[in-house]
Amino acid sequence: MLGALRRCSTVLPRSVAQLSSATRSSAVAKISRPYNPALITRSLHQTSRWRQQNAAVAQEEGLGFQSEQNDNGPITTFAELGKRQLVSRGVVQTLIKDMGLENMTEVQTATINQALNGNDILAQAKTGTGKTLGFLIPVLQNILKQDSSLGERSRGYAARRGNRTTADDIRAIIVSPTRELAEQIAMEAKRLVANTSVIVQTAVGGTQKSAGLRAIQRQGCHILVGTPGRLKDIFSDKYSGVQAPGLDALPEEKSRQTLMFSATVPQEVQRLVRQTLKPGFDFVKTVRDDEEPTHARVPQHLVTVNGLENTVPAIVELCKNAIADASQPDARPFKAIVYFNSTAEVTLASAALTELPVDEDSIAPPQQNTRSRYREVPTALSPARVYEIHSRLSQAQRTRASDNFRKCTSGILVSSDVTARGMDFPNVTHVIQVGMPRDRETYIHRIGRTARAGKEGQGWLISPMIEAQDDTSLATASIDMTREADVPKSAATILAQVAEAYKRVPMQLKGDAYRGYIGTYGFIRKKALVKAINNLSRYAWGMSTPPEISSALARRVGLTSIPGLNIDGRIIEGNLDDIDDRPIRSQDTRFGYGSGRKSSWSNDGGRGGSGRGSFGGDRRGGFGGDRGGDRRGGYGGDRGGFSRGGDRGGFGGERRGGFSRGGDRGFGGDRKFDGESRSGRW
DNA sequence: AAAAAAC
Repeated sequence: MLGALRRCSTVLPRSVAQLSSATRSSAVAKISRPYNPALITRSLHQTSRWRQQNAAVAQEEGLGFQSEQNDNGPITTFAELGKRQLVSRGVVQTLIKDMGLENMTEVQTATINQALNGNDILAQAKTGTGKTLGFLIPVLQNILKQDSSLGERSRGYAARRGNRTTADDIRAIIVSPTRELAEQIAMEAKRLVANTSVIVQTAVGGTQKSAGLRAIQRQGCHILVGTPGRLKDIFSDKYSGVQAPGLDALPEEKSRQTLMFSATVPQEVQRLVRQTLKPGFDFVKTVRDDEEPTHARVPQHLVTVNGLENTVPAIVELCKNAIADASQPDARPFKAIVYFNSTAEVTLASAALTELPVDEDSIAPPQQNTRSRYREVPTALSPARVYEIHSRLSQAQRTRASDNFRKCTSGILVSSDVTARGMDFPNVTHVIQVGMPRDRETYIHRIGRTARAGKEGQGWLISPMIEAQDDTSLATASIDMTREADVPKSAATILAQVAEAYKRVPMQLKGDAYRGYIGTYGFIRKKALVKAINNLSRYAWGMSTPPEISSALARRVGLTSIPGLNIDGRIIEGNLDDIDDRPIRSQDTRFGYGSGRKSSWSNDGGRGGSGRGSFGGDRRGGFGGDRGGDRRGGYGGDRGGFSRGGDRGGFGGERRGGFSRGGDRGFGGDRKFDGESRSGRW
């Protein structure tokens, strides 16, 4: 059951809104023509029925370029949507009065009218530009169109009983990749339907299924927002009483409208979308092919750390600097998300940051029973408080972390990729990514948690596996922690604080993180990996012997004879000194590295040695990896990304600025509604 | 083998 639904959601970066449209006429007229003087082309997908209903839209046919003042120009305000009777008055009032909105964003302008016409849409627009309302408004309006009695808010007993809808008449299903995003979308949907009788419900994992079903049965449901597993569970349960006729198993023969929205649409998703959306669907793309899909107003900084043991000190230094800056008059409070690639790293880092002693008593003994995620004890990062979120927490813990971070003025959310997509935490000033993100889409979505809705923000990438136009502002990043050395006092303080914090963190968490690294990098450059994580355990975590791994795990990842490993309590003999553990460099042009211009990476200085880099050797062709597909791989693929050498983008690209330090263009040019968007029929 | 996502 629900094969199509599951398949969609697995790959769908953001969300899918699906609307039953059984009443839609099959007679379809498609007209493609210029819409906006500056490049917008739109395809109209009108039914004759729709034209009868709305003369204004019908009139559009045959019209050429129009200015905004003209009734037939692009609709750029919510008031105009109401004036032209495209969206019901009550909903427009809600948007304007309750939600305080006036102007539509570019993606909203490009999608709402099309979706109201019944078109299937694939929409790509940058993060934080209002995609959610881009699909919620037409989904709601198309429901009201089918059933005008829902247009007003029902009152009294009958309304509370929800007798204007039932559990088996769900009109729209919205699929989200994470539970928190589903809740967020549902929240926005509930605000939008506040002055109608349309009922919004959620169906996500980690909650009591029976309670959710009861709510749907008692109050009814028109729009169901959920995550794949629970949606499938509910719809395949024939005793649930919950049904979405024409939708729930996404049967081939039923007519329905499908809307897909994301900030990124990789090739493989495009391929899949072609199978899922109706032929002739609209691809609304407000990001040009030759620009990066991140915001130009986000300066993006790269920090190469000397080893894994330098990452938490570098994070602490960065946060301390930013917290100090935030204490200036008129400065925004420091609010950051720190992304790690595994739950074990999230748990360990959040524990360490929570245990970070305040500057004055950095050598004070640990207080008893202080290790609580939400304690009030000041740390070196006060007033920012530390929150933790990932899938291995209970749903209650996840929800609490998410809500608390959303509400907080200053805070640090240590996170896995649960929050990478779609989450709208207000006023995030910094997105800090630790280690190379698994693919370029992940990088884009994570960084999109800041600089939303026109605000400013900055991005940081901290990894040992990078090199190029390094940001050198963090002293702790480049210190060789394996040797004695004189370091600046502030850096020394941080190293001492981090060491003390790690001392207070349970051994179990360090072992879990260590074993997690083995899983992550186990198939590449085994000796360099072991050297790197052994340095981490020794010089950051203060362990004289590395954490133990089981012989079963060692066998599974092919690491049975690497010197330095602690397998079942026995250290493998040998030494790793001749291992080259420098940051990776690859000449593999598939990933944009080098582009055949060896000089672009050969003169880094200071790191010594020669030959291939440590991580991302043989099989993966550089970090970013090409797991199973030659087009997806890595940074600096065909669209800029992290490429070096080429003239198109990524850091090091002379022409575009790339990862500039506060540069004007940075990594991706953002253009307001200046007509640079395109949409076309596919 | 690392995110996520149902019990």
